[in-house]
Amino acid sequence: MTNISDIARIAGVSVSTVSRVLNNHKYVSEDKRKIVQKVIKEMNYTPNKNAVDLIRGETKMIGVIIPYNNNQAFDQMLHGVINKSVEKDYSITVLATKYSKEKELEYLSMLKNKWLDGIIITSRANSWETIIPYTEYGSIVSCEYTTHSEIGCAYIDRFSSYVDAFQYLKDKGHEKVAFTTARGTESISTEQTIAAYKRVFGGLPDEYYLPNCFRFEDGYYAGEQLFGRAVKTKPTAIYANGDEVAGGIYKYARSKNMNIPNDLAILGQENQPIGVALDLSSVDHQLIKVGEQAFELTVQKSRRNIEIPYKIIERSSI
Amino acid sequence: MTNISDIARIAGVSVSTVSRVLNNHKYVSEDKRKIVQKVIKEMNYTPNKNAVDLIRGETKMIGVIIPYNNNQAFDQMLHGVINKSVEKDYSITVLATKYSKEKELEYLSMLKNKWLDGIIITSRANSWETIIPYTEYGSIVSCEYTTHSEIGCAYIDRFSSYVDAFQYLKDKGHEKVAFTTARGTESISTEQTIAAYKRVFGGLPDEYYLPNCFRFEDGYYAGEQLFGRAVKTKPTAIYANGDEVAGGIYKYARSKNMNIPNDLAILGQENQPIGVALDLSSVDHQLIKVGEQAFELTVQKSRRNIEIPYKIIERSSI
DNA sequence: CTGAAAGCGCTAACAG
DNA sequence: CTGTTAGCGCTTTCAG
Repeated sequence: MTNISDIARIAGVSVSTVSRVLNNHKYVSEDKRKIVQKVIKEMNYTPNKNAVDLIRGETKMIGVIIPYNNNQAFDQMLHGVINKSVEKDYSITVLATKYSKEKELEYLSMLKNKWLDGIIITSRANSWETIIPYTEYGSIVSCEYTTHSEIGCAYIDRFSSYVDAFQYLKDKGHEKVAFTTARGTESISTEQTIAAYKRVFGGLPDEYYLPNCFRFEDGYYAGEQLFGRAVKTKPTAIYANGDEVAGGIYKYARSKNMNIPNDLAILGQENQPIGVALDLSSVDHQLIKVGEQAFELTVQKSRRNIEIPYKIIERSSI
Repeated sequence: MTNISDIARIAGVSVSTVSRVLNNHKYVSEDKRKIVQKVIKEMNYTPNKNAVDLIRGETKMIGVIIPYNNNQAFDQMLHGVINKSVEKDYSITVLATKYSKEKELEYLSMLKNKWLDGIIITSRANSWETIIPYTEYGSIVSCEYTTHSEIGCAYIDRFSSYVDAFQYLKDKGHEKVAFTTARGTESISTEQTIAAYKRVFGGLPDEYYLPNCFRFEDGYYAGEQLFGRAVKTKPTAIYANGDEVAGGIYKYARSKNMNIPNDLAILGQENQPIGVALDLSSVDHQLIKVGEQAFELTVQKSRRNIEIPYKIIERSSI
C-alpha cells in the first residue's frame, strides 16, 4: 500500500506539498505540482479515505433507515435518495431495521462514531424523544412529518391524502369501504388512515380494517378475509396501502368472478407498474421525490419541513 | 466528542486498558474492566469508526455495483445482499454506475483507498481485464459467470436458461418467437440470448430482436413495434427480459384485443408480482439467492463459482 | 495484568 | 511557495 509519504519521497517534496496538490490548494509551484501528479499516476496512488475522514471528521456518507428492504414504498424513497447521491458524490448506506428499536439505535450511533454524516429515516421504530439526542452528532431528516425543530423532513400530508382518497371513494357512491394498512395501530400512518376514515365515514366497522398487508399475497388474503368469511355487509370499495396489495385484492376478486369496479372498486397507492398493468386507480405519493428532497435536506443540514404533493390517478378500477 | 483517552483518564487507567475492554481482550482485571465499562456508559462513549478502520485496515463495508437503481432485477440482487448483511453485521453501500466505465472504476478504487472491504458486481461496464487488477485491494465477486480465477461468482447459467426458455416455447408449438433484452449486443446477457435463440430456432430475423427494454413502458412500446409496424410475419410468442416488460407487452396486446396466449404467448422473467397479477409464465432466476450467495462469497473472500438454479413457472400466458 | 509509546495515513497550522 | 511538526482516535507491540 503506497501512501502519501512514499509519494513525497519519490517526488522529492514534502508530504504537505503532496497533500496540497491532492486537495487542489493554490500556492504550489507548477513544477512541483506536475512532478507530484506524475508520481501519483505512476504509483497508481489513491489517498486512504479512512485517514482523510478521520482528520476531516466527515465521511460524505449518508445512511437510509428502512424497516424492510423489500417493500416497494421504502424502495422508492431509497431510489430517490440514491438518484441524488450519485450527482452529489455522496455514498448511501442501506440500514434495514425490521422495526427493531435496538437495531435502529445502533444505526443512529453511527452518527456518533463518525461513520455517517447524516441519516434519513423513512420510517422509525423509536420515539422522537429517543432519536433527537442523536441530532447532536449529525443531520437527521425524516420522511414523515414532524414538528420537532431538530429534525428536517420531506413529507407527504398523509392525513389529507387519506381523507381525499376516502372522500373520492365516497363521492363515487361508495359507503361501504374497507382498507388495508401495513402495520397496526403502532404505526402513525395507520392511525392517520383510521382517523381519516372516521372523518369521512363516521364510524369504522372493525371488519373493514385489515392490517399487516405488505405484498401481493397479503392483498389476496385480505380479499379472502373480506369476502370469504363472515363479514356482515360486504364492502363495495377498498383502499389498499400500495398497488401490489391492490393487485392481490384484484386477483382475488377476479378469481371469484367479481367485476371491477362494479362489484368492487379498488384504489391503490404509489402508482406502480402492477397498477398500470391492472389499470388500477392509485394515489401517487411521489415517494421518489420524497427521497430526493430528504437527501437534499440531509446534505444541507437543513431542518426545514418540505411537503411533497400527492395526486390521485384515475383509472378504470373505480 | 469524548475519545478513548478521556475515558482512560476518567477511569484512571491507560488507553490500552480501555482498548482492551473495548475489544474484549482477556488479561484485564475484573475491577478495571468494571470501572472502564461504567465510565464508557456514563460518558455515552462510542469508538470512532474511522480511527478503528484506519488502524485495522478494514471497514466491514461492502459495495454493490448496480447499473441502475430502479431496475427490478438489480434490486432483487441488492435485496439478497442486504438480507445477509444484516445478520453478519456488515454495511452495504449502493454504487450506481449507469454503465459508465469511469464511474465504475471510481467505485472500484474505493477498494484501493480502503473504504470498502469488498465489491459485488451485479453487472459491469468495464472488461474483466481492467477490473482484475483491483482484486489486489479487496475481494471482488461477480453475479455473472466468469472463469477468471481472481473473481468469485454466484451466477445463473444464463445460456442454458435461455435455451430452455426458447425450447419450451418451441415445444409449445411456437416457431415465430420474438424477444426483448435490456441492453444491446455490448451486453453478454444479450449475446447469450441471441446465441440461445439461434441454437433453438436456427436463424434470427432482425425484427424479432428488441433491445433497450427495461420497464413496463418499454414492453408496451415493444408490442407496438412488433404489431403496429411493418413486421412481415407476426410472432406468436415473445420472451421478455423481465416480468415488468412482459406486463407492458401484455397490456399492449390486450389493448389490441389480442387473446393471451392464443394470439400471443408471453414468457417473462424473475417471477415478480406483476407477473403473478397478470398470470404470466416466468422463468425465475432466483436473483435474491444470487445476491445472498454473492454476499457470502465476498465476506469469505472466496473465489468459488456457485451456480444458482433457475426454474420455469408455468402460468396461463403460454 | 498494565502502561508507554509507536504508529495507521493524512491534514493543517506554523515558521520560514 | 515549501517543509516541519503536531495531531485525528485508536490498536498493538514491548517492557515491565
